[in-house]
Amino acid sequence: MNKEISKTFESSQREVEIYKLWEESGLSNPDVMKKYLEDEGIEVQTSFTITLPPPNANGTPHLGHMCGYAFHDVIGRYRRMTGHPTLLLPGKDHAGIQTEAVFTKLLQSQGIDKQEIGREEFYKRCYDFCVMNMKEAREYEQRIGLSADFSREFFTLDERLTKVVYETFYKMYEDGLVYRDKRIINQCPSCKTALADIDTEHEERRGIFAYFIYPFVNEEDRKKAKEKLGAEGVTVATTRPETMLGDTAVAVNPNDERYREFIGKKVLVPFVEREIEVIADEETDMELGTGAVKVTPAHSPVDFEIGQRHSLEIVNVIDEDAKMTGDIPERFKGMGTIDCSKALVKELDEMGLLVKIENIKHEVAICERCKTAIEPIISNQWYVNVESLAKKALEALKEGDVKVIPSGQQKALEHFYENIQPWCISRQLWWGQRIPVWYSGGKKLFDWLNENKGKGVQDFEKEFSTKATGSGEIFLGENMPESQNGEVWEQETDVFDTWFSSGQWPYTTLGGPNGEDFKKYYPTQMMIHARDILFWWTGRMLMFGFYRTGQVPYSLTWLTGMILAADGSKMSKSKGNGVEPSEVFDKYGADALRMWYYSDALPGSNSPLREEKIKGNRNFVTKIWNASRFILMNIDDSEIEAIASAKVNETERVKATKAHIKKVKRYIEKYQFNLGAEEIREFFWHQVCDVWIEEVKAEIKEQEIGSQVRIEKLAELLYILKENLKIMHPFIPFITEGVWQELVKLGLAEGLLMSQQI
RNA sequence: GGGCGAUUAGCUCAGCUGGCUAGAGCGUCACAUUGACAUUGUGAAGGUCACAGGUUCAAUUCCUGUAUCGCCCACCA
Repeated sequence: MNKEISKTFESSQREVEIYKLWEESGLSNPDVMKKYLEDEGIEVQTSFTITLPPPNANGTPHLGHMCGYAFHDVIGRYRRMTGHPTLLLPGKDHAGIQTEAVFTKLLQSQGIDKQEIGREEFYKRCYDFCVMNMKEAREYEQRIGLSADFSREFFTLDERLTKVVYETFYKMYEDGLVYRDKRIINQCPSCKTALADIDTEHEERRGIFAYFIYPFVNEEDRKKAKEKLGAEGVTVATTRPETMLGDTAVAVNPNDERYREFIGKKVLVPFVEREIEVIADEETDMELGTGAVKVTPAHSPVDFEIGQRHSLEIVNVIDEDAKMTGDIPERFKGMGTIDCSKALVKELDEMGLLVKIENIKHEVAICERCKTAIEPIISNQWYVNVESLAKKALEALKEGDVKVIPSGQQKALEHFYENIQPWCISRQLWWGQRIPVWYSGGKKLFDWLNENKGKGVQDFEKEFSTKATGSGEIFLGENMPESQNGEVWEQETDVFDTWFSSGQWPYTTLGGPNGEDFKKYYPTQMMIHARDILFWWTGRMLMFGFYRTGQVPYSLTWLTGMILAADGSKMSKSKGNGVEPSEVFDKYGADALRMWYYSDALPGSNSPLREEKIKGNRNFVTKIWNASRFILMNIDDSEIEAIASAKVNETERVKATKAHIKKVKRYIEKYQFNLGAEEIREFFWHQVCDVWIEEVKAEIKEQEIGSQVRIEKLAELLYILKENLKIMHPFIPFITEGVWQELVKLGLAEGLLMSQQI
């Protein structure tokens, strides 16, 4: 009987078909879901929203993405099945610097130089490239079963979204939070852009520690130094000799007996023949090196601070490409920093000023994206003063308005807010949202006036002996303002840091603070994302959320860890130890992968991929299929009607089932998916299958078809099966919906399991 | 240098606000079964819950310290 039920659940094929059913129902759209609930006479609960973390549109999703979606989906499906119109809002991120790097490389491999095709063409092609990737990403998202509302999908470069981001920028400018400043920044010589501190990493690399002498200018001082210090000058030690060309002071600790009498005296920087002063600074470490440190405000963040404290001159000697520049001897100009360092050391040695060179290992700041060593340089950039915003976010954390799971990470976030620095938001890239600013008379004029407070356009004209072409004011807007009296407006070429737009994700995707969706679905309920972007993302979203909407964008951040290779190492393309999600889908199916995530990928901790475990979960999926099939096979066609309409008694088995469901619901509500997953597996497999089905098998063995006992027992078993399918559905939606649809075919169930209520 | 977390079976890990012969999956071993089950079932072996103190009637669970590992932050020339 019922021969039409296939012997196995062909996951790779059936999962796609089942997803189509969900898609056609439109129930992932909360408006549709709300109407469904109303039509069914089910009490409508408050809406539930998660704006899903947008994956980078520059590549294909990996297992880590799938893991995140599995968690989003279990929550989303559960909410939907408990009366909440649920919105899982998907999107894709343009990922500025990273995508620009990836796409530039791709062009290069095709023999195309990005400078040749120009900014506009580059942007257009990169956009197409992203659109292509987005399509593929969407397919993966559907493959894992993500019940997101794709009719609301957003790309971070969508005009509707950009509009809201620009509004934020204008508002911040008016409120005095955004400003242009000349300070030391992290320049990535490879990506050729400024980076925020948070976009850098630190790595131990081999380097040198060179000791050399800055002779005193004054004859008397030289004599004294020879006596006291053993040389005719101050010996300084540095890991970066090339920066000496930009030195404007030598700092010593005021308590350092060795140098006390030399404070205020002048020494001579060789090559550039600059006389610089020995200054006293508390921060100078007497133990390190010689206790005297050369100060290069233009090329070291520490020295920049010292420079600020002592009003030192800033002398730029390294440019954006990490080449030597400025007022230095011709022979060094254009040299790379390392070559220049070697050349200088050699000449210092010849001059008798080199004391020694030590080989050391030290921490170097590197670009988070391309791992190139950072070059600290002075430059004009746009900044956001985030201090007041951070304070609000910190308060919200302390008050418990926002929680982070696992809680240890919450402390890390608090620490981040407590020590937050101005955020550099401009990037010298093409791929991103162009900063909507116009400079009357050019950017150079504006920056010059900004740097030289109190001076006017005439002073600028005098300084550069040119005629200014505008007032030096700026205009904020997307379109060029009208020119008057021949003034020239120069458009800002920089783009926003990616996080400036993704930080606003929870409300930009809902149409901004005035959008229709915003009214219905903001604030959202939670945010699930990878732990490693906690500061970048949740850190920013909380601040922006308060700023634009006056409230938290969501009340819970739930962090996922990383999926590692089986041996515990990081999966990476270069190592070739990566596993493609499609491989897993084809081999074991999405449900098996999901079950593995719930069991193994605990919040905040990394999990090595264990294929045997996924296989074990695939067996569980097969078990569900077969148990269901067995139950259905035992029902004779002539009994269907009676069983479908039979009243199920409150038996021990039914009671236990209800208690089980309650338990699992509690686990889901507490976000303990590992316990929930274990519970459904344990209960269905070892209680329903191993015990109850066996019992019923015996109970109906000798009974005639159509008999009261059979109807009663089979109806009870069917009830238990259906209840189990419902509670398992948020975890493993495909197999459960697949079985449900078999029931529907036989007239034993109705509708989609997806919209059933538990 | 500062902060956070981890240390439980061969492996990967659960164990929420203290009380059980300390659990799961995978692996190992024995037996059973061709059954609804690209298998499944029954059972077994395997842990002084890192170490040392403390609180308690009771500690894997709370506190303190030690060791080892990991992560994050930090300007150490």
